[in-house]
Amino acid sequence: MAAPLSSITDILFTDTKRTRFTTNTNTNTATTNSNPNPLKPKTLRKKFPIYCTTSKSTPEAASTTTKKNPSLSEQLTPLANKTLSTSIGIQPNVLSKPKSTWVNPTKPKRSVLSHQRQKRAPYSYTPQLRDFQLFAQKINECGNSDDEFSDMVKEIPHTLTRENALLVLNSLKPWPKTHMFLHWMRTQNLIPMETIFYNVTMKSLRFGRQFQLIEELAHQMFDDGIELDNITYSTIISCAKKCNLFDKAVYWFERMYKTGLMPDEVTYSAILDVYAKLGKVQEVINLYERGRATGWKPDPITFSVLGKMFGEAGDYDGIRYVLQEMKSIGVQPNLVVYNTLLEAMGKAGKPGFARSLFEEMIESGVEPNEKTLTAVIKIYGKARWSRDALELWERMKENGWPMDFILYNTLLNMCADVGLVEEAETLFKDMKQSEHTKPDSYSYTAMLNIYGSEGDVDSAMELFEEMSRLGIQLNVMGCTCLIQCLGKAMEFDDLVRVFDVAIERGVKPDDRLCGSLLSVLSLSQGSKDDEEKVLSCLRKANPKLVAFIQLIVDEETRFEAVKEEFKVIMSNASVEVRRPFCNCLIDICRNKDLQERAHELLYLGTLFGLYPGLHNKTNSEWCLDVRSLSVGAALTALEEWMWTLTKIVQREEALPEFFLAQTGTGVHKFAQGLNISFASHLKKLAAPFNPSEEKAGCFVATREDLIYWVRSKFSSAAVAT
DNA sequence: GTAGGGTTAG
Repeated sequence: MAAPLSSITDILFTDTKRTRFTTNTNTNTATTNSNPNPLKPKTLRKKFPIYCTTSKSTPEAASTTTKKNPSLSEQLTPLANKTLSTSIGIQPNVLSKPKSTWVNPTKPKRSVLSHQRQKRAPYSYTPQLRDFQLFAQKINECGNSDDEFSDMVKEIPHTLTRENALLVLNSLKPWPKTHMFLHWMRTQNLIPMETIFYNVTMKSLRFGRQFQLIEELAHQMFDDGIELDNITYSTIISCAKKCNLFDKAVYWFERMYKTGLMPDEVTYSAILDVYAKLGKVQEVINLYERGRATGWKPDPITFSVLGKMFGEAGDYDGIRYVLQEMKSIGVQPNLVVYNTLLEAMGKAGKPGFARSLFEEMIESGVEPNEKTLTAVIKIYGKARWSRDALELWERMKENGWPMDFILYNTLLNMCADVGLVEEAETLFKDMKQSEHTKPDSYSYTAMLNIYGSEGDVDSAMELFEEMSRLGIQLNVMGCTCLIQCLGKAMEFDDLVRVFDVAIERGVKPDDRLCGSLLSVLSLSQGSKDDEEKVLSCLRKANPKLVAFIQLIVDEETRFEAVKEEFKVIMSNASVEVRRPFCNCLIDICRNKDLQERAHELLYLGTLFGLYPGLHNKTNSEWCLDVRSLSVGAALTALEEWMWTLTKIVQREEALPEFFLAQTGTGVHKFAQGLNISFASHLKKLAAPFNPSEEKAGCFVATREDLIYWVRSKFSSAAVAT
């Protein structure tokens, strides 16, 4: 055996002269809205200055810059100072681009992986094949107790040889049998124990996710002096990975180095995947580039690992880097690589590039499978690219490309995303008539989503009854869609019935369902009776939220109290519902003519970072972007803006040339109307904004318009008094 | 599942 190497960490630390990369692996600041830990403003005026600050930072953003302990990634960073990236200028965005690369030509870099895969010793089948197959089958069928096994194993048909031992181990399916047989072989001492026996057994144990037993076997091998090879280690590592024991995977990888065994590319890519799944992007890049620098030509599986990792990180540059690396090394992507990269493009939010990649894949002669099509359909749906989605669907049918259950449901979801009702109905019918792809709870949910968004209460309720009849579980999302639909249709009795049935059947209300009830509440204008019906549901789902509503609709409640409770409510709500919650609460207040409270809530929402980018300023243009606001919130924001602009005009402060209010046009077929309400409110305020001729969903005003409007408003006010 | 590594929904 070779002289023991130092650990991989030690190896990676050698010869470091300069840091090539910076570690800022986590540029994703999704935490902006989480854990509101608000500032305590020194003074609170009755008017809340939402637009007066140009700072983009939110209180939370300021408070979440805690320093983490140095990660392994930070420790490993220096190793990558002199690698031979073959890419032409594309680097994953986790990397900074170094200006120079230091290379010491006299000191070749120590290899981190063997370029030769471990050779497999061929073994021939036993002449007593049939007898041993029957023997293994009998063991497979007997009980799992030691006694039963002992009885069965006595019936071994011939002398145990290496070949027939392997045959039996390979034929034993349930892991306890493989495990017992190996143990039996070891204690009987009929033939010398070999690595391959352990490897085969470990593989069986991996199927059963028996990491602990695998580890015991590995220790036994050490004790008995049986060599652990690359196959042993890669099996141990992949089992640890399968059991989510990533620290164990890393431990065994390091242990391999310490015993002097060099990983081959199978083990190496297995450990790359471990680091990737741990989100340790920098380590993966370091290990990859270190391997490349020593002449390794990675195979498609490695690129699939890298592609998946960059997809999870939403790192588009990383994905391009993978494609570029493959191209320059001359590795042709296979089906799995394409599928992984397509999925990654979707996660990185690049539908256009996903489409090009998909076409490139077809052109290169790689036939798409179900996973490919699922990925692409999903991307088109999320992007609301109905034309592309429909075209692809046609091609799928024309070419007879494979369909499976997941693809069916993905198609249904896509229909919901882009608003294709009839197409969804056809698909749903197809599924019902099929043998193997019968609609399940999620297929029904997709249909409920479609009917719900369309406001087709009758069809939605018909589905609801059908689900009850067929015993298909209503899940929380289906329930949310139904509630939304019934609420919009003002069918409050059915709404309560559906809610109660759902709870009875075990649906656990989540924040989205509460948000849905909240939005229904904001719609139940006028009728105290209806309002109480919705509140009764909401009280069961989130009593604190109901208490908060009662607090804010009481005009006597002081702002400070609202602020404190607002903080509690939003902290307890999941990030994705915080803005919708705030939107609904504003709507509820406006419906009750509590305009001042609505303005307070908008202020609090802004303070807590729920409306980033609501107001954008450049030198030439100020823009109010209300696309993520509800109608009530958008109108409140508009009033607030006009008030602020009025002040600025009166103070004769600097103003840009143009003003822009952006409502969007409601790309989603089911979500339109904000621009219409907004336009009518502009009219009501007699504000000088007009629909933009160039850009739909935008209202524009010039500085002159605005100044004129302010002056005339105040001169007429003066006349009136 | 040929002793080892990579890809699908909500």
